[in-house]
Amino acid sequence: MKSTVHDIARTAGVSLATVDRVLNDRPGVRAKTRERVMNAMNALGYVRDVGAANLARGRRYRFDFILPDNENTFMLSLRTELETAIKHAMAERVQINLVLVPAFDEAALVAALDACTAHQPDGVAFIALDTDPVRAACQRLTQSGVHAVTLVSDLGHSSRAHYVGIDNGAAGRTAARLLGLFANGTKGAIAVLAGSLQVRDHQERYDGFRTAMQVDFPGREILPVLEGLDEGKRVEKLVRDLLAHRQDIAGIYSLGAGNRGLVEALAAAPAHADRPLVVAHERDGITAQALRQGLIHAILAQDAGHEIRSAIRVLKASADRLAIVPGQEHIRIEIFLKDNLPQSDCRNLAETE
Amino acid sequence: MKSTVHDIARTAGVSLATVDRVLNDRPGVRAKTRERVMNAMNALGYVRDVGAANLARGRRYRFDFILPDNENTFMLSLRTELETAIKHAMAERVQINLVLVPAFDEAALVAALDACTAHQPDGVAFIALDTDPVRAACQRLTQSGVHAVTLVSDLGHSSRAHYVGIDNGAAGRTAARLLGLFANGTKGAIAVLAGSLQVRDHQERYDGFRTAMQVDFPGREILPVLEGLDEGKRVEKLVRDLLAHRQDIAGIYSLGAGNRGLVEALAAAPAHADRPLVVAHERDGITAQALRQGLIHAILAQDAGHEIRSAIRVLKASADRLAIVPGQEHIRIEIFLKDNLPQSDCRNLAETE
DNA sequence: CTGTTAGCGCATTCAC
DNA sequence: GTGAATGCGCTAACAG
Repeated sequence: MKSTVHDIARTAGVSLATVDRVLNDRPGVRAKTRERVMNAMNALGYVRDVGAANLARGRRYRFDFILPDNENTFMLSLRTELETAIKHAMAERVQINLVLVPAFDEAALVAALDACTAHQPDGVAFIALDTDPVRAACQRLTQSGVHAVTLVSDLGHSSRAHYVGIDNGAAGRTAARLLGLFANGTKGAIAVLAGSLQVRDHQERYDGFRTAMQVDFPGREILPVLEGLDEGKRVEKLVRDLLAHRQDIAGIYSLGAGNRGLVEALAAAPAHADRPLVVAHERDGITAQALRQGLIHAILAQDAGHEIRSAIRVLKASADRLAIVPGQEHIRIEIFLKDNLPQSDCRNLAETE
Repeated sequence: MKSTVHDIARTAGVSLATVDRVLNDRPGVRAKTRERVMNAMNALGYVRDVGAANLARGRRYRFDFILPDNENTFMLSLRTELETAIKHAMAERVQINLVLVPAFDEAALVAALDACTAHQPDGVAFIALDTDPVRAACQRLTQSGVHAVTLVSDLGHSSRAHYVGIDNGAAGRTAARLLGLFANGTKGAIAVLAGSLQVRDHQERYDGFRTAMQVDFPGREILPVLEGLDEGKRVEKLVRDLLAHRQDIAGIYSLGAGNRGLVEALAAAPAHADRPLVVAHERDGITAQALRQGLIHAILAQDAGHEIRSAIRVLKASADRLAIVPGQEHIRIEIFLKDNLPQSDCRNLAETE
């Protein structure tokens, strides 16, 4: 039950060093000897003490996290969760370096990745822009021996070891079903609001949404996408215009940020009219309150804390060449209705977009 | 950044032993000296290496998990996840003992808790039956110095340190809103299917459901609860009878187990009729497939793996008198539609109830 | 190829 | 009150 390397060495009739060699399969052990040690190991049901091993090894994990300097609530909460994680991580011998880059700036992201390649940490987590230069930079990084994971937005056909984030296509399809079912019995059209279809997450959500809508709720008109560039002001104008020009909007799917504008436009709409059914992304002070007030009817979200912690665990596992627990690292699409909103999110009231 | 007890001892001009005394606030240090050490500590930004500490201390966590010997999929997956966790936990010096007790057997649960009190592990996790004898047994356990957490079903007004599970009231309310919105535009009645209202989770879900339904969708008729005792056969008969006698069932909320029966009854119903909208609890092979086929329209679920891992983390934190990360330990109510069902759940096809 | 030895960072006897 | 010494389970130089 509680056997140590000493026990193995003794029952196998070898020395500690030899046990260590087979344990970390290093060269320099005769096949015969190796086998003897192996037998002793599972005879005693040995499980190595990782803590002691890391202590002796003096191992220190160094990870770089590249995040955009965006000021929207989601990115902010990602940064907040990272700060928290950094503190906890220190006690577990992992050191995390936060690198901020301008948002949506391909050159900056490539430069940051190349800087990591030079810096040679044990691992890197980054929010990808899905372009070839980024793919190439990622390739350089991993080929130099650094483990890389993508966060929130993936990099297709790349050398990243893992993607930490939700399935955006599924999110779009889920939104379609929610809206389709909620709008059951109504006749109006559905409007879609995105930041920009140039961004991969948004594109994937939109594709999923449109496809599912067409398949499962045929006959429901989907209006052309409105691109609000994730800016509250712009989004507000778009929605105001929309609601002013068309009286028959049955539902709205807001798949990007800038929900402040959406909510304000909805609130300004005449109360006696049938309000459109609204599904939006990301839970923050604004969307949560709108959900409570009935301006929004469902929120799809991803848990920033979970994503950060998962990224660290995955990076650590990669560094140690250990397997991960798939169930633990699956990032769920969270669905919030008025009723399952955590009571405790009055804290997040300091939001921007 | 990487200061050790030695550094502190040196800069404070004391010995290791003294540093250790203030670190674990033990007696035998003059206030003056203690202060000097404290100053040195935060001057150097010291963070103690928990791994090394545990190694030196030879600390071993021993936890007991008391689970019912139920054969339904949820309990089974809870056990499976526990087995997995046990393996991983061993490497981190925690030893977990699984204790199976007959389901819904108050005397057995009390006996198991008392056995734990005698056995004196570091912590105990158990699925509570919400009764006074259980409360008293829990009291005895915690008063003997063992940390206790409830799992899945809570014990009201008790001495447990933490509840690891979903908010069942919120789950019920969420189901109400889903069904209410989905059934928008229809006129029929809503049927509710429970295992037994004697069980606390079920009672809470039902209360939440009924209240939310009455408030948010007034005028919608809710039929009296049908109690299927979580047995597939019984549930099937209840639903068959229901659908045969009433043509106007707009929705069904199945808040307990035995969903196999529900699904079979639904599948047997004439396809040309308007199918009722169905919300059920717990994701398993049966409910997932029914969701795909459109017999069920939403599943509310709790993640057994998350619950097990959370329980272990919380128990460990209690044993070390450490704080937990609230966000990490919040068990979410998961909502699955056809579209966000993990592709990978064909594995769970071996289900019973 | 294999064994000896000296720590990693900390907790814990024991002397002083 | 305080300090010096020993060892937890493991790894990593070194010797042989």
